[in-house]
Amino acid sequence: MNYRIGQPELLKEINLSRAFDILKSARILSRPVLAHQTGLSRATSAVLMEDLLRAGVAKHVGLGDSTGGRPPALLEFNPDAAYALGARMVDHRWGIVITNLDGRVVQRLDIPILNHTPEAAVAALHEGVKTITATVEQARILPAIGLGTPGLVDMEAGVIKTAVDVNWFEVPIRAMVEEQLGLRTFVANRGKVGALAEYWHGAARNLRDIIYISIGTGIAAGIVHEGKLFMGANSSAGELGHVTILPDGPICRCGNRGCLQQLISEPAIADRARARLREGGDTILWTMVGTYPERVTAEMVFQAAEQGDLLAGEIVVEVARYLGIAIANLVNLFNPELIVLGGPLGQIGQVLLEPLLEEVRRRAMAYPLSVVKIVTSDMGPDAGAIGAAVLVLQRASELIFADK
Amino acid sequence: MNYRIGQPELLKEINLSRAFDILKSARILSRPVLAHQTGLSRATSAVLMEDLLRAGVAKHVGLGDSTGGRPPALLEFNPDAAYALGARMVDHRWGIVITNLDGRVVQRLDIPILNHTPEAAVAALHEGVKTITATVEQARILPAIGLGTPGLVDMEAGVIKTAVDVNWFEVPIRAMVEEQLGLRTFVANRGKVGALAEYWHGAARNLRDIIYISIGTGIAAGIVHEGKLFMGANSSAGELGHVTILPDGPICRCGNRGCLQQLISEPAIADRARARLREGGDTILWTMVGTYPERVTAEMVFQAAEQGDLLAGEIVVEVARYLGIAIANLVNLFNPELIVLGGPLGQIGQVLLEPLLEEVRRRAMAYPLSVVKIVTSDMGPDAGAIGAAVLVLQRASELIFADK
DNA sequence: GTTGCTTGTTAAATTTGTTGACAAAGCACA
DNA sequence: TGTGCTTTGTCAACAAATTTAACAAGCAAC
Repeated sequence: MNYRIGQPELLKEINLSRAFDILKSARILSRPVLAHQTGLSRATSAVLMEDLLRAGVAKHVGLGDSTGGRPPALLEFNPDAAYALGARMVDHRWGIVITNLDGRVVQRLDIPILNHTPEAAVAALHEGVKTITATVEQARILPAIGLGTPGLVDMEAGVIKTAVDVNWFEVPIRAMVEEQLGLRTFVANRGKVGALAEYWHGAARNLRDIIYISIGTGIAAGIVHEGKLFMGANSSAGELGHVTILPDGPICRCGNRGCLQQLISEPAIADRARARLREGGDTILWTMVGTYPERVTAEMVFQAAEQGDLLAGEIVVEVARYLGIAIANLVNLFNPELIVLGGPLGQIGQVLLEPLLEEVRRRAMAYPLSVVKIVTSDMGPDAGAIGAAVLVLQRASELIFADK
Repeated sequence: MNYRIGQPELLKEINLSRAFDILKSARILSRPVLAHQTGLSRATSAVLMEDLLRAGVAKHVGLGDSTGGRPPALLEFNPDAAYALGARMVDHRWGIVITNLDGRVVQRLDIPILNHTPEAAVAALHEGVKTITATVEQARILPAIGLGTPGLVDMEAGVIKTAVDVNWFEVPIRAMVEEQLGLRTFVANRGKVGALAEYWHGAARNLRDIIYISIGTGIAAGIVHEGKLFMGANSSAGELGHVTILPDGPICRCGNRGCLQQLISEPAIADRARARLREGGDTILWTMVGTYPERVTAEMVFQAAEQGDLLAGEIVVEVARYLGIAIANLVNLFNPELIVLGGPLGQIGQVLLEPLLEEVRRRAMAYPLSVVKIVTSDMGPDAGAIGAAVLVLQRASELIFADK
């Protein structure tokens, strides 16, 4: 290993990374165009392109039209030059994907975690990664993995500080995974990887300031600001679930009152429906739960509301109202270009959107409101794992050109 | 003029800028320490230090202690090596300051603007700058000026989009000032320069993620993220005054209900005190207003509370409670290192701080709460103009080493 | 005083990128 | 078809910034 800090060497790395990004977004490029876009000379552009060609990231695809002189050789971006690994943990399972450089899923795998310990989770991940990587050309896989985990994560240290739903505290997940799998490991919590997935190739593609809200058993926001994850001082920015909506509302595990999570998470919605059922409400939810109100789920409530059920509709409107307050606050504070609703409820919650938008329009300030769009995610169930893979894709050029 | 892009040349500029920042924050430094902090070799560190010495930014101040070998030469940061110009427009006046590299005010000037046109404002600024720069050594003044202006500003373009209180729209202020004064010009919203002032040399010095909250007739937050102003998609991030605290609270001009501004701004506090007085409350506020409850001000309420007045104390606790909710939400969402309370009430509100902290501790999540400090501003009335000067100071090294 | 260690400085080597020259490859027009 | 013009691709010489290695300077400890 060479310990030279090597500032001139850094330049090459920076320029290669820029060339990579430019090629990736342009898709097809000539050497002179690359020179123009990077601001470098033709000679250097040619050198950079040679590295891109050697790595397989660029491929010759013939000649372009002449503009009165020698026609330029055209180079095309090859998104399948390398693959990225991403894994997302949810409900004691790992969803693992291999994506190409565009974030398109090449291979997927879902495996259970045998018990609730971090060790079992890492062992399962190890097994899963071995299985999934056996299905594709090994050499293409970048030697790194991105993880989307529950709880609060210190991304710098790669440590899960607290994950209440699995009862983990101070788990040095990066060290564990790096040791067992021998892969550079990047960790982020679920809200943040969701935001990355949207930013990379979902609804927020090509935008620079977006907020992704994941609504499920918990509620988390991932904030992308100027193209980068907004981390905060210790990686815990975006804890939307514990924002106070009702100062005197129901008490929350976190000690606060009236947290958003206590009002509109899946369990909270189910609880509310359950209470209404026990009061003997007249609703088609009965046809879904039989005579057992305790079987009601948030998903059922949304389905019933979509079918025009009044009682379920009332609950959905109430949810929309609370979520609308939270989103209006986000609009006023962060002034984003786009807010994406994702997670289990975000995707089935179409019936939620109309009353939600109404509430946001009522509460947010006109000027920031004028630039923001609010949409539901159109990414499938792989979104989380893809977002985790994006943690690797963000460093793709670095990893591709690291050793040579 | 030389048009070479010169990548290797850029390295020197980057390293000089880093060396400058390191010296500025360390205050006293040896060459080996600089080498260690930059990650560069001792040889390069010496070269950089030579440039710093030549520019007058560093000065020899003797030798350090030997650690078993030759004692290192110590170099001290000289904050008076260069001066920055900042101007803030308020109430048809310019407050202009010259600061040193630490943002300490060297000279101040306050001049009126003759009429309400942008042209008159620029002319007055021109006059003021000529006057104030005549009082100090001309060569030290960096050829640039920072402006804090009213309204919404497009910082990239240097254009004031809309400034309702002076009735300006689409004013290309940067172009106007650059043409007339021949100084590079940086423009920012008046509300956000306060955050910059704190970030640069107030309570938030050396921190990277801070939020400045100005509490006065209105309430605004300025957010500094990774050392840069958080602008948002159209420069309106940080509208804390219109965040919803009480979903069913009093109606606000903006159309929303329960905005923070309706609960704890100066007029809101005065209103609340007035109502209590009219109810015939027993309070020493009567000694301040005589028999005229309408004369009560927020400042009086705080003074009375500080003197132990129960009624005023109740109002302050209520204010603390609402503000605490807002701040706890900021902590959960932005995960800052520091929150500074400024503006008229921020500075006299010491009595507010204790119940405020209590409320924040009750409501914010433990992990982000563990890194955040909440303090009151200790900057004086020049804060706005200093913040404007910071727009220049942020580019100080670039300006100092530009031509040579 | 000698030995050992750290600091300061210098020269040679290394890396990266630019410049300028020139061949290659096409277009345009006679 | 041939000539002039333009753009592209490449190579050698040069420039900028940094590192490495070597050595002198300066102090501590024995």
